[in-house]
Amino acid sequence: MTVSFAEIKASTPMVFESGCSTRVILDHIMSKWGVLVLASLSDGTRRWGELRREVDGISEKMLATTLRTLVDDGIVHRESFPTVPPHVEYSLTPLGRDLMERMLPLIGWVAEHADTMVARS
Amino acid sequence: MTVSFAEIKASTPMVFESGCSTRVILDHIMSKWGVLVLASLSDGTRRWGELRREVDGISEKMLATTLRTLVDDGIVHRESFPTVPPHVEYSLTPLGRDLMERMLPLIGWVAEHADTMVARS
DNA sequence: CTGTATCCAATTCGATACTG
DNA sequence: CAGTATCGAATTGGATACAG
Repeated sequence: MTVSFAEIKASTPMVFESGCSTRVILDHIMSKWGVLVLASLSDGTRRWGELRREVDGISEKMLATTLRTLVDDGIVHRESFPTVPPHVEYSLTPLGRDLMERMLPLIGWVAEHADTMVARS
Repeated sequence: MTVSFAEIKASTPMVFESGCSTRVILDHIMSKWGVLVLASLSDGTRRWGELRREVDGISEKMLATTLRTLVDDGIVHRESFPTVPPHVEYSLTPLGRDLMERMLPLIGWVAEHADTMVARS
């Protein structure tokens, strides 16, 4: 049973309106770096430096911005340990794990088909 | 059965590399306007003007760019009828329908939870 | 109706340097 | 180690005008 977009719009009519909450959250989690950070975290807790290395090509600025946004949205949990040197861990919240259950099949599909699709152009 | 990101990476090791095909396609379909255009098309064939109205806030330039990209990727089919005035129809290809089967649950989830999430910040 | 072309504004982004 | 601050480059994006 697949839900149609028409049904989604019917239940939440504002979904398509510019600036609505759905659009805002969509932008956060579907952003260039948001997807990749979330994907990495879906495999388990990560430290700042691990994310920096694992998400190939991300700058410190973008990692910081992306993480702060996702933490504010309640998707990512940030836990800092008052040690010297500092130790900070990032992980998915229950909400974030729920989200990634829907996102991973999509990422998997893209990983499977991307080569064929790019070859076309 | 949910696939883990680790498994996805294992089967397609380049998934996380900057500039790889997966990243390119991910950027196309997860882009600000790409998601919305695809969502609209998932409900059926649309003409240029219909998309322009239905995707609230999109400019002609961005609609043109987004559509061309998705057509090139083989996700969207473009059919133009040689009439005066011109008549052009856009629809999902089989590949596109396959993709949207994975994307719609995600969009639905976001539509459901977005209000709570934004309220937090 | 379905676009394209151009120009300009806004935003994103990366590199670098620096701090607790 | 885990960030922040700043700056300039690059990209995106919108408005407008116009063409087939």
